[in-house]
Amino acid sequence: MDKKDRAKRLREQVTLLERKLGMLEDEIVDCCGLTMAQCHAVVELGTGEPASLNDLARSLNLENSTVSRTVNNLVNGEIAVRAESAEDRRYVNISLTEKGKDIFENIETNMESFFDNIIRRIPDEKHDQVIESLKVLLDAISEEKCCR
Amino acid sequence: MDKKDRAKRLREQVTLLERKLGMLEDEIVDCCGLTMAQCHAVVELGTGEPASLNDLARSLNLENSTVSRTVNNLVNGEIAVRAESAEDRRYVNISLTEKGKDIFENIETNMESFFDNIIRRIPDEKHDQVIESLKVLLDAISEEKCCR
DNA sequence: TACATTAGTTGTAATATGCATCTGTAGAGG
DNA sequence: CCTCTACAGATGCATATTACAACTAATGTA
Repeated sequence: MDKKDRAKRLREQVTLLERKLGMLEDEIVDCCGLTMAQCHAVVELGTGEPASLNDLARSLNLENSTVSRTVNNLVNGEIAVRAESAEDRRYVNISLTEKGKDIFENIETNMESFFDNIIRRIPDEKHDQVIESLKVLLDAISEEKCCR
Repeated sequence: MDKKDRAKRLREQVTLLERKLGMLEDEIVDCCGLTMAQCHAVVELGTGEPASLNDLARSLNLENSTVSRTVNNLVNGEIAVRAESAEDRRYVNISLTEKGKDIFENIETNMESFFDNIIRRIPDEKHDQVIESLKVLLDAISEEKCCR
């Protein structure tokens, strides 16, 4: 098998994985009652320190206007709160409410058990190989642009 | 390292890969002038036989109303055409125009060279391992739901 | 022939998103 | 101290994506 064939098979697998991950996102949206953007924001807020709007926009890779509205929705749903920063009143500190933290914990628990189950479905002797391969693939992809 | 740790590391890698693939999609949208839905539709139409609307909806995992409008856009852009089926006039055969085929070929060329480059960045002796690992992962994920 | 089924389209509405613009705050130079 | 600039965030506006429901047209069936 030459490199062309390998590239082709790699592409097939990545495409399939992409599709599957997309379907999982749809599932998440259906079952956890948040849109995907909101879900990402909650995970971001739950994992890190209270974030500014621009921080959040950067980590979500979205416009701050978009994120501002996403945060509006979270605030309306009593999932997050905005607080004016004491040091610099231009900044807003966004953090999760108790309800938001519960949702975050719930998402985390779900994701953990999801990946626990996946690991359980992979033969023990392949665990390291799979994890390392993903890392190798990521390193290779990271440096590449798909459109020159 | 126990299974919990492995699951965690697997999750990290998959999350990173997901994010990277998302960024690639944004790149594609920016550079090829089609929305992602349109791009998927073009690839689907380019790869297979002329498809009916429902075929296309099924393979794109979208509502047929959504796909109908996506096809409208492709038709307006002279990328695809609708043709009434001769056997059963309820059906529409959707196919690519010459322009659409050119776009398809261009996407294919881009994707091929993208994956060729990735393979080139991965050490030769890891090629089989990476491809097989993706397959193993996919098999494991396929049977799993993320929300019980 | 009348009724049910199927393929596709269109009306409506929710959501997401970006660009441009606006407001308020902070910092820098004179 | 005042003014000008830069920055954080919010909002107006325009558009795109998508789903659900209702509709039209064609086909199959009892």
